[in-house]
Amino acid sequence: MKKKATIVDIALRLGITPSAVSKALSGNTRISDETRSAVRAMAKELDYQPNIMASALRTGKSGLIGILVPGIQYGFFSTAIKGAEELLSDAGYNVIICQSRDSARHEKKQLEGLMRAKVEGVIASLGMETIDVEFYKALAKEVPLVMFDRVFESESICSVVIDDFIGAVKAVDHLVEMGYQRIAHMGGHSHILAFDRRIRGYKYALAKHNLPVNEDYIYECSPNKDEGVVAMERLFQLPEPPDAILAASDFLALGVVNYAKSHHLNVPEDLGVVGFSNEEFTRHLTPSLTSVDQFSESMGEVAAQLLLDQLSRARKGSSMVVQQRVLVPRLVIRESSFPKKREPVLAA
Amino acid sequence: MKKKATIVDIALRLGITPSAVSKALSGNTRISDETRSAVRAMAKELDYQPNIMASALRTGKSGLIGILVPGIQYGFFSTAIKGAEELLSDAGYNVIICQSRDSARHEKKQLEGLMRAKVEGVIASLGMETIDVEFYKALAKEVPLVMFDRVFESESICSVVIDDFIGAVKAVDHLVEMGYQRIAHMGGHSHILAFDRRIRGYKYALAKHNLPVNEDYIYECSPNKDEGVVAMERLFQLPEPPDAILAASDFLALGVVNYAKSHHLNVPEDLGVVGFSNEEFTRHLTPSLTSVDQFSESMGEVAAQLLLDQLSRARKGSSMVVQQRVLVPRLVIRESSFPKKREPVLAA
DNA sequence: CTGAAAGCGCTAACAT
DNA sequence: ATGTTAGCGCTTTCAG
Repeated sequence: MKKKATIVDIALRLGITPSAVSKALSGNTRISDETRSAVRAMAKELDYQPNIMASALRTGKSGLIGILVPGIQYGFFSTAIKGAEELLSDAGYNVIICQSRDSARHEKKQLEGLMRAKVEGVIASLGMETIDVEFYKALAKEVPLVMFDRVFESESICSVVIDDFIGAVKAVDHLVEMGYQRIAHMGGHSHILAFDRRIRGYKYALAKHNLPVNEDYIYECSPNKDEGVVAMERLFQLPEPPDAILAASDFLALGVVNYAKSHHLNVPEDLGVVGFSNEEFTRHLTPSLTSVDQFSESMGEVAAQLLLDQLSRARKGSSMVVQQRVLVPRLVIRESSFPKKREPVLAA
Repeated sequence: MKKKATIVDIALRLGITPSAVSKALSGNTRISDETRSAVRAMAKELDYQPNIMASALRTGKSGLIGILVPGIQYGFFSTAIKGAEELLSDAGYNVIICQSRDSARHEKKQLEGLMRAKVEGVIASLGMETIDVEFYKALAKEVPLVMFDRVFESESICSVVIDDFIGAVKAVDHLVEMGYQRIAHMGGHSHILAFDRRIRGYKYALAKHNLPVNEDYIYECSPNKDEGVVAMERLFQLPEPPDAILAASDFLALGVVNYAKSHHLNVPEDLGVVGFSNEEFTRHLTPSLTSVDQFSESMGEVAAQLLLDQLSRARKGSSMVVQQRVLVPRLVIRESSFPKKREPVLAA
C-alpha cells in the first residue's frame, strides 16, 4: 500500500508551495491559469485524492449528513431514504444512516453518534416510544434539522409530513360514497401526531356526512397485522359491527382482510377496507387494498431539499427560515373498498 | 452557539497538559486514577465532546464503514443493511450508505466518494450492469472489503452469499415432487454469479430427475415484474409451454402470476410458480408465493461480522484471511406451487 | 499572483 | 506518572 500523494508532494514536484496547490485545486482564489493547469496535471499524475478528514478538520465541514429512522427495513422509510440519499449524494454529501429501532435510548445514542461524527445536518423521524424531544431541540441548535413523517409539534423546526387529516377525510369520503355507513377507525397510538390527526380527520369527515361518531368504533393499537386481527375480534363483538374499516396502516388493514377471509366476510361487499401508506404489497393483495399514499419517496426528497436549503443558507450567512411542508396525500382506490354490486350512495 | 470545549480547555482548567487529558480519556495509557477522575469530571462539566475529525486525521481511523447496494428501496437490501447497521453501530462505527442505482458509472463514483471519506471498510453488492470489477479489486487493496449476494468470482475477497445452486435445486426438487414436469427458468443476467449459479442448479436438478434440459425454457432478463410478463409471453408461444416457472426473483414471479391471471391460467393447478428472495409481499399474494428465502438480515449480519473481523485483525497487525461464507437457503413452500388436487409424484 | 506561517483538535513518541 | 514536542493534511490570513 503505497503512500497517498498529498498537496505537499505535488507542491514539491512543481517547486511551488502547498498553499498554491490548495488554491489551484479549490479554484476559488485568484491563481494563474498556468499554475492551475500544471497543478491539475500533476495531481492527475500522482493520482492525488484530497484527504477529506484534513479539510474537514480545518474547515469544520465534514460533508456528512445523518439520517435517523426507526428502522430501515420498513418500506416507507427505506423508500424515503432512497429519495433523500439520491439528492444528497448528488449534492456531494455522504449520508450516514442510523436506526433508532423504536427505542428512545437508542435514538438518543445514535443522535449523539451523529453529532460526534460532525454531520452538517440531520434528517430524522421519531421512534414510536419517544416522548421526550428535548434532545432534538438541542440538536437543532447545533445543526440544521429536518423532521419527517413522525414529527413533534414545534414552530422552530423544519418538517415534512403528509396531511394526515386530509388523508383520513379522503378515505372516509370515499367509503361514504361507496355506500358504507358504519365506518370504524383502527389506529396507531395517538400520542404520535400523525395518528392523532388521522383520527381527527376521520371524526371530522363523519360529522361532515352527518354520520354519528361511535367511540366503540375507534380502536387504538400498534400498527401491525396481528393487532389488526385482535382489533377485528373486538369490533365484531359489538352489537352492531362496522361495515367498513379505515386502518391507520396497511399492516393493520392486512390483519383486517385476513380476519375477514377467515370469518366469511367478503371484502369489499360485506366490509370495505382502506389502509394507510400504500405499501408495495397492497397492490398485489387479493382483493387489492385501497390505501392512502404518503408519497414516501417524495417525502425523502423534500426533506433533503429543505436540508440543502438550510445548508446553503447557513453557508451564505443568511438567517435560517423554518419551513414546514405538508404534502397532500392521494387516495389510491382499489378493490377492497369498491363493491361493484353496490350503487354509490351520495352523502346525505 | 457557544464554542465547543476541547481537551485544551479542560487541560487549562486543571493545570495539566492536553496530552494528559487525552490519555485520561482514552484510558489505555498509564495515568493516575486521581487525574483520570478529575479529567472525567471536568469533561462532564464542560460537556466535552471529542472531535472525531481531529482524532480521525491524527490516527487515520475515521470510524466510518461504507455500504454500497444497488438500491435501498428493495426489501432484500434494506433488510440486509438493517442487519449490518445494527452490528456495526453497536461496534462503534457509523455507516455510510450509497446506492449504485444499478449503474456502473454511479457505482464507481460512489466508491470513490467512500474512499475519499476515508471509510475503514466497505460492504458492497454489485450493480446489475457492472462487468468490470477492477475497481473493487483496487479498493480491496486499500481497505477491507466484504461483498455480499451479488459478488464476482475472486479468491482474494471476502464474501457472503447464499448457495444459489442449492436454492435452485431445492426449488426444482419441490416442483418435481409436486408433479410438474416442464419447468422453465426465468433469470437475471448470467454474468452475475448468483444468477448463473441458479441456472446451473436448475439444470443439475433437472438432470438429477431425468428431465430434459430445454434451452427454450431458459429465459434471461432483468429481475422485475414487467420482464416477467414479457418472458411469459415468449414462453407461452412455444409449441409446448412450461407447466412451472422457477423465477430468479420474486418480482419476476409476480409478473408470471399476473400474466397467468390475465390469461386464465390457474396457479398452481395449471402453472407452478417459485420465486427467489422471499420478499415481504410474497406471503400476502393470492395465491401466496413459494419462494427461496435468502436470509437477507443474516446476510447483512454475517457481512458485518466478517468486516469487523478483518478490522480487528488489521488493528492487531495480523495477516488478513479471506473468508467466503455460504449460507444455505430455505425453501418456503406456499400456495403457488402446491396444487391440492394433484397427487404428489415422486421423483423418478 | 504566490509564498510564509499559523493553526483546526487530537495523539503518540519521547523525555522528564 | 505526567509533560513536551511534533505533527496528521489542509486552508487561510497576511505579506511580499
